[in-house]
Amino acid sequence: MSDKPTRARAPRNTLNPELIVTTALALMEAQGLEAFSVRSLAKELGVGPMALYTYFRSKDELFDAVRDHLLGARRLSAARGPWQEQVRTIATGLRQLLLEHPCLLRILASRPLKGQETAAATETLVRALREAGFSKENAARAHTMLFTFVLGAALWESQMNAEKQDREGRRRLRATMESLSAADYPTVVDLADELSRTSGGDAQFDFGLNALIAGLEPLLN
Amino acid sequence: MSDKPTRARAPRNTLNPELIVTTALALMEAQGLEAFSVRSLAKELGVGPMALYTYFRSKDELFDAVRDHLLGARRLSAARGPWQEQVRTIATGLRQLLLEHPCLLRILASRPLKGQETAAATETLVRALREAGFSKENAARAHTMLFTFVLGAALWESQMNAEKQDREGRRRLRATMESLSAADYPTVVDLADELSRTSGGDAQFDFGLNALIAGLEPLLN
DNA sequence: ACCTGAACACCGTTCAAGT
DNA sequence: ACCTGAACACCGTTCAAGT
Repeated sequence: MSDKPTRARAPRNTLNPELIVTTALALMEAQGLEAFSVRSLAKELGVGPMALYTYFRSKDELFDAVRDHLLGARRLSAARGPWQEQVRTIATGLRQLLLEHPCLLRILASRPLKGQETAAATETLVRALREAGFSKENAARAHTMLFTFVLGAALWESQMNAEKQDREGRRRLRATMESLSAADYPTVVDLADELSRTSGGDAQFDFGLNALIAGLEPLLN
Repeated sequence: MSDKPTRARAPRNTLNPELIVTTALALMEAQGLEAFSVRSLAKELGVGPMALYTYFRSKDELFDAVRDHLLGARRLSAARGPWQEQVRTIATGLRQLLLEHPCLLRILASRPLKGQETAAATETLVRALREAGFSKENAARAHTMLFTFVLGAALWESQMNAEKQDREGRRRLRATMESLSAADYPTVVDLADELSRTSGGDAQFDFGLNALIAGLEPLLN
């Protein structure tokens, strides 16, 4: 008679940090970071919402754990070689990781990094720069510039791709371009196609990365 | 006798788009974008939450309006001059705007831009590049690279600055650096000071911007 | 046209309590 | 130690209704 939709009490040790993190990640990938909630995660795991607080003190701490999980899973450091190659390998790898996991991108874009999560990649990159002859200061600056460039490029690409996913978004983008007056913005109108193509893609990323690397080379003299 | 805390009915035309947008902006600046809510905005304006839906179809549309308001308020385009100067002026101006308005930064980092909001700045920049001799394709790519670089750099800087605001955040950052094993990450440990200084600041931004500009110059031959 | 309250279907998190 | 339900103080938005 008691067909009240009440869950059976979950047995002890149903949960553990890994299970929570991987399930959270799966939910985030499936429905987007904004749709993710502690309560939906608890439901997916078959426990009450408060069960999770034994393992994580807050939702933010859970985000950090998901981020560290993703950053730790992939080796971003590269084989030895000229510094330009090391830069290219690490930057490309990071971009790939971020595009494969939009939720990681959004977490990085909303919370600070403490540093140890990416220490291996930083070590490879910064060592390559130092061995190539960059000063301590320039090596550190180049490293951070690289990172912020990849972050911004991937963030923009991911956002614009999402907008282009549905036909309504594509319509909005096209409508905006067509609404621009050729009298006020002649060059923008002339470059409409080219500008729209630069909102993402490997070619755009490589263009930026190459310019950045080329711009660092003079610092070696 | 009816001292129930009930608001007087707001007179007609208490609201208008500008008032809503500027009040929303003030709230976002005061308490942060994440703390901002439609309900808190309504309370601040002395109306019921639903009154706002006469002017904006959703919270997202309100975000877009705040973004457009901020982008429209500042002239980002520059006086004529060599393309390197134009690039520098526009990039620096955009960074400044983003750092002054962290909520604008967060909106840009979470929603796509349609384009007309920044058309004036884009026009100036892209025209300068075309007149300097860049191809259509390269001018467009350079423009977007610049934009994504500024976005990433400002986003990171703003986030790390926030973390450094409270002593707890500073402690976390320091603790992480000190926890890194010098055996595993010798170069990172050696560059700890330099790396920590690159998390923001004018010098770091100029370093990146200069490298970027220098990296574009070879494309003119 | 412009503003209203009530209601719906959610949130994250605190607290005291069960096992 | 690990999981629970109830409760608190919120959300954004729909709906039908007032003026």
